Amino acid sequence: MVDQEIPASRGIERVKISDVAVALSLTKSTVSRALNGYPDISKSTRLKVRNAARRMGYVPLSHAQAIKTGRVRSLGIVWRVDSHDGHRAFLSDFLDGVSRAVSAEDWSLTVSTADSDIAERTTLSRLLKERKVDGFILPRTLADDPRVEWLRKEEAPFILYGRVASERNCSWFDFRGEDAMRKAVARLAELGHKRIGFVNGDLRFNYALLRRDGYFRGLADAGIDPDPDLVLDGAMTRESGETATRKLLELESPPTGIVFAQDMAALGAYRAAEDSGVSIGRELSVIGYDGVPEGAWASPKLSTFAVDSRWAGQRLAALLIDQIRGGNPEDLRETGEARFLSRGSDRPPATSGRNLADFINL
Amino acid sequence: MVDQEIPASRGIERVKISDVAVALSLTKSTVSRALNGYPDISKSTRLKVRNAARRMGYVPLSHAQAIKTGRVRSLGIVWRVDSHDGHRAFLSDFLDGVSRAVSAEDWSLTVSTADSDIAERTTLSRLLKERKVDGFILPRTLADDPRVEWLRKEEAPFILYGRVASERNCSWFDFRGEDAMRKAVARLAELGHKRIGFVNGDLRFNYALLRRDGYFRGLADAGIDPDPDLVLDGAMTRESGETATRKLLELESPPTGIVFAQDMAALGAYRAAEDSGVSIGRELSVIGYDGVPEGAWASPKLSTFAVDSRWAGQRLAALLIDQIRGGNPEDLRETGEARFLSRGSDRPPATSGRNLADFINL
DNA sequence: TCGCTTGCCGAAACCGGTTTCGGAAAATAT
DNA sequence: ATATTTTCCGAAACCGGTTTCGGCAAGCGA
Repeated sequence: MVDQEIPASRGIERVKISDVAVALSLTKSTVSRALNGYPDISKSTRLKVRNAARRMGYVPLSHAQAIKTGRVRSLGIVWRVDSHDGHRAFLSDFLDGVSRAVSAEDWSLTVSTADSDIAERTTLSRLLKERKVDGFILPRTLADDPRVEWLRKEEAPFILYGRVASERNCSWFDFRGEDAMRKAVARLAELGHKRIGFVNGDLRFNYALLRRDGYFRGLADAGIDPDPDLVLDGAMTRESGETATRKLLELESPPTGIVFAQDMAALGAYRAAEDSGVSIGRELSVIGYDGVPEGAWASPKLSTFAVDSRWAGQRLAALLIDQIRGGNPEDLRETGEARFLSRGSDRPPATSGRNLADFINL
Repeated sequence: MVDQEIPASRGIERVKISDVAVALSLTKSTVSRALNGYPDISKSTRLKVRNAARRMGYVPLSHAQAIKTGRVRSLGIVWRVDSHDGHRAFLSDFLDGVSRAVSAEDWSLTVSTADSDIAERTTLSRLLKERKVDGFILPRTLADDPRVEWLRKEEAPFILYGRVASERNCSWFDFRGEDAMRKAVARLAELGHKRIGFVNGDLRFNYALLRRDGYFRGLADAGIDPDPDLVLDGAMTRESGETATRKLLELESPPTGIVFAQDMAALGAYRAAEDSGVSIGRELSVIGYDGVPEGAWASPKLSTFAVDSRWAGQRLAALLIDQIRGGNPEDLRETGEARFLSRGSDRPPATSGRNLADFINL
């Protein structure tokens, strides 16, 4: 009486495939094949089934499908939170891009974080073993990335955000940062700079190697001899960018312009410059890379090569889904171009003898 | 010959529960119950099974479990990307917190983005219908949040990041922003400020209502009569914070201190102040809320009430998992305290007649 | 010693889909 | 008209787990 069993009514009962089947006097196998577009179902019944399914609000349980198909229709990302590089600022846009592409195919996105290599490996392994995902998007590609070999061994589909040396059997999307660096140098050279410094990120990352090449090619294009004193690396934060800039400014013959592989480091230059009494734009030109929003709030605004993280996420997800569906990994590679935003931090050098009119026109 | 069928060897065959069973000369039902801690399995066989499972590297497929249990061991978050409030900066930390709590229980996290109310609703619905998740974490709680009623109707577990008016049957985690605002006012009053402004966020969000209350309580505590001219709302970005500050500074009797409900708005004040020729700290005190990293790079550094987003994510996930496991939603509520970071932007008013020594000691 | 729990495990059903296989009816060829 | 193919769908197995049910053996009390 009192303990009367409530029929666990979980609200309105979910409509399952057999409900659709009986409503149409068909078997569930027919309904399944109709919904999945099998060719051995007549056009008329296919339409009937699809209409009925929509009317009745039938949506297959993804895990019930997965048990037979082996696919959960889900991509995985393990996001590194141990290094505070500028990429954190783009997480929102990046995930938005991935989410869009993934939703468009009725897939989903599983996100996890890791603060070390082993934590990342553990998480990748767990997601794979439990089969929570069908494949991975790998951010922060290293020059020689151990994840690549491991995932190959596990036969798990993956795609890199960034390129990698060992190209075999790999998909990727990347922005051509090397082109941007080359253009940045060209830009400064064009403005009249002769001593152009370069503050790079951590050389373990492949993009740092690429961007360094771009810098040197830019110098070569402009006919400027490279000076090793003007090249530093390992600066991915404001703090380290500030330190690097300070070092460059303390040289006997300091650069009049600096190209930064990352905006956050470039923003660190602002404080270093302020402390040294040199004004950004006027006495020291700065060009960054990334397009972080804070750049627009520095004064002068930071000139930079902006990257479209949303687009990156979108392409990575789309390419990975293609791969999981059977596409050849090596055909699934794309690159994109960073867009130059000329704002206030790149100008002719103070010593160039140009006059005010030049500033305005540039 | 040529077309010889490759046995689709997907590498090393996955070890499944039946493999463990035959290895131990048991049935898979026994293995299953042993692994899941059923009481009708003897301690000795439970240990034997668990050891064998670990040795053999057996990990159950989550979707195979889900088909019978109805649980996929996954939480969902739909992240709004249409409003550029300061919360974007915390996404990385927030997700890290959620991910940690979720991984600790061997669950996972499904993330999606939405740029409108209907997109959000559509996504929630899809994730729920396909049963990609067992419950939702809802960020950005509105004062009267339609998601609450809808999810109740769908009988889907959820937890709010933020509190809500209609409390019935709801779990939440939130920081007590109202306490912070109250303390911020107290702090400025203590420093000698008499005219203290308040720049709030969008009043559709519940936190804005709470923080407004906190502001007024702070004034009451200090015995200061509230002046409606000093209270503005709708400022969640640098731009709008700048505009709001400009308005306040243009008053006949402008405030000497302003409390901001969000750091990003407070940072906008810096530019407004610069343009108006007043110096932050010296002539205009500013206290923010959130603890965005950029605050440490403003000059003077922004004094603010910092929120631990990682902790929020961690608690939200843990509480939601408890709820899904049968916990009573109304017992699963927690709040946290924002931590005051006294940096450079709050000082005695220039007109207060205090001397330099005061500045140093404060 | 007998009857009755209790502890412990096997057998089998079940979850909600997908996929294979085979066969009846219809269409086409002979 | 018969043989043969094609079209289309039903029956049933299957995916890899979980859970219910029942029964054997050991333990217990009388």
